[in-house]
Amino acid sequence: MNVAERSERMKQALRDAGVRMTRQRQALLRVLATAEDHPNAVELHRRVESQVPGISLSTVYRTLAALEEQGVIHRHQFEGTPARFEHSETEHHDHMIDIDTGKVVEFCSDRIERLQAEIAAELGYDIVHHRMELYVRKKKRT
Amino acid sequence: MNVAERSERMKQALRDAGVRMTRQRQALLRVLATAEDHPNAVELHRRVESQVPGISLSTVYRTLAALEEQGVIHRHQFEGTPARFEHSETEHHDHMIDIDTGKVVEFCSDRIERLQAEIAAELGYDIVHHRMELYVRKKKRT
DNA sequence: ATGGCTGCAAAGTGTTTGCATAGAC
DNA sequence: GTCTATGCAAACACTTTGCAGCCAT
Repeated sequence: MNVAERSERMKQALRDAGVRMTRQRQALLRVLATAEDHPNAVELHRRVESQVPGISLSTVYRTLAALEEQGVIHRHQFEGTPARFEHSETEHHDHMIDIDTGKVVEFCSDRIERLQAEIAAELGYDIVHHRMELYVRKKKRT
Repeated sequence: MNVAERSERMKQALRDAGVRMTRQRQALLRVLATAEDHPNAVELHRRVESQVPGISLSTVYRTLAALEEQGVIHRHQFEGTPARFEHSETEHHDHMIDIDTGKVVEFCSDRIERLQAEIAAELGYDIVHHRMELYVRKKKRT
């Protein structure tokens, strides 16, 4: 899980797509490659600002849109919160959100994915993408 | 699936909760009870206006919030669209959204639900609610 | 050099809220 | 009569956009 490598791969993917490599973008890529959580645009802006003082929030938004378009990052729209982002070098997974703490846990189930595909197929559809979120609460031990 | 009955039951649930029954609310309840689709606030406002001319959009929003709080309706936040609503007398189900047409298909899988509960339980969580959306496209026959 | 990228401010979209009045109980 | 619900307009949170100058290529 080498962060520098990951950042480099993301950069390369963009260059290949003919996207210009500005200071702002390099910094945002680095922040995204490093992030272990699921930060939103404002939080990303905050983190990038230490590397590129004065970078504007619109640039962050614009760059995020571009990165999403290139498939380099994923955008998640959880309930009642601004959009959150994560680099897409992670394996595909879904999210469990602790409604008390806001903590996000990743998980993946091949069996569920298979069932989803089956259900769609039965109705004559192909799944382009899906979204599955479990809003959960710590089991109370009684 | 009697619409009048459904509307009546929703009304009763509200009265029991001590919510005042205004013309506006009765009309909105009627529209919601009748709706076969998943209308958003603006569309609901449009439909209610024929019964209560001059009703304001804020009233629709406020009433929807109240109805949701009472558990009488559900709010769905699909990707890139305003929130959509449906009365909660339907059985629990999830949604498949045709990304080309916007059409919403309902479906339900006990097996998936069971797997979800298992996964959450393994990590020490109870599911409070979940959200599963399949963004699909008609299979092309080649 | 040129055309995409940036910062700024302004606009946009969907939704919520403060206030004075109207109307359900 | 009381107190909640309404309509209006203004505020809100998040995100996008128009524009003039900047900078990667």
